[in-house]
Amino acid sequence: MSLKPTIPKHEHSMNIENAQVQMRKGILEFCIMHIISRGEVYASDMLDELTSAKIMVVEGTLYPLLTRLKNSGLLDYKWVESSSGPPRKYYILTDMGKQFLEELQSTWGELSDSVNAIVKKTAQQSADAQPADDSSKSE
Amino acid sequence: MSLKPTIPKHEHSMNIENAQVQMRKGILEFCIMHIISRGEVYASDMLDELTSAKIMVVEGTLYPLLTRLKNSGLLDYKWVESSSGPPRKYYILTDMGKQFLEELQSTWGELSDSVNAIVKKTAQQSADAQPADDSSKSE
DNA sequence: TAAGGTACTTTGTCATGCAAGGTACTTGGC
DNA sequence: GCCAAGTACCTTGCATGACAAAGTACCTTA
Repeated sequence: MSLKPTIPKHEHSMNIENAQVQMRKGILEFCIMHIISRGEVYASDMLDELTSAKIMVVEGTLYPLLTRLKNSGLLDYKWVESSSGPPRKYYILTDMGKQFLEELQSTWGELSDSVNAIVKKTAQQSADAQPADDSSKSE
Repeated sequence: MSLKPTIPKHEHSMNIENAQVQMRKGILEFCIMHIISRGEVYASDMLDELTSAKIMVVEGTLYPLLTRLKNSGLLDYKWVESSSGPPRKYYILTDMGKQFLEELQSTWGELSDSVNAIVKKTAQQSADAQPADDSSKSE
């Protein structure tokens, strides 16, 4: 028992990276369904688009998510031969998926509004607390 | 082996509620730190504000989150006697917490922009695909 | 047939949201 | 004093899901 001196130890503390990861969670699903809604794409296409939109995502996250969406009947796919490698799964939204996307769209809009309202309220209160500051008038 | 007929079975399927919950994750932390940044508040204050901002959160989520933030040195608190019940923990941001909040603010801004860019691109492509539609011109 | 590239899959670990139940302090009725 | 009700904070246990890393499979080129 005197061996095993260095137990890895879970810190459970918060660092900025961790928090940024958290913030991205759940948004992914919405973005992916959006991309698929534009037409048939396969996973690497999605990775490219998300990466260029600065939304980080890796294979280990994307593939299981696509599988979950497929199993829930929101996506469908077909195999397509590739001229340069193994066949690809091209995804499309099902009718259910389209409806689901619309609901996610509303959720995103509302969430975004709610968060911005909180941010705005903070800014407003800062302005109140420091009237010497040259900020625009509160309403 | 013929017994144990009804294994509870984890569906792991996606429904809209589940997705909405996912979307809210990670945003919470940002909102909570924002609220605390406005001045000393205790947990019930936060619950009220978040609820009225339509951001659902419950005690079982909030208290552990506050504890994690405290343990990470981002928050501090002091006990204050209440005239109508048990004492309350009033939270404030530490200097580290203030810096952290600024970084979260950037992350939120960028994430929000990225998502909106994806949404916009979809809208634009729909307009292209259906020129008969009376949408505004694409750029 | 071996090497390298592309694409999809699986396993294991960890973080965390949350329901439910618990602790503790205060006030008011009896 | 004792008990019920209200308020506030805390803990346990389960389910979910992000992701690193390792695995499988197909295709091309040499």
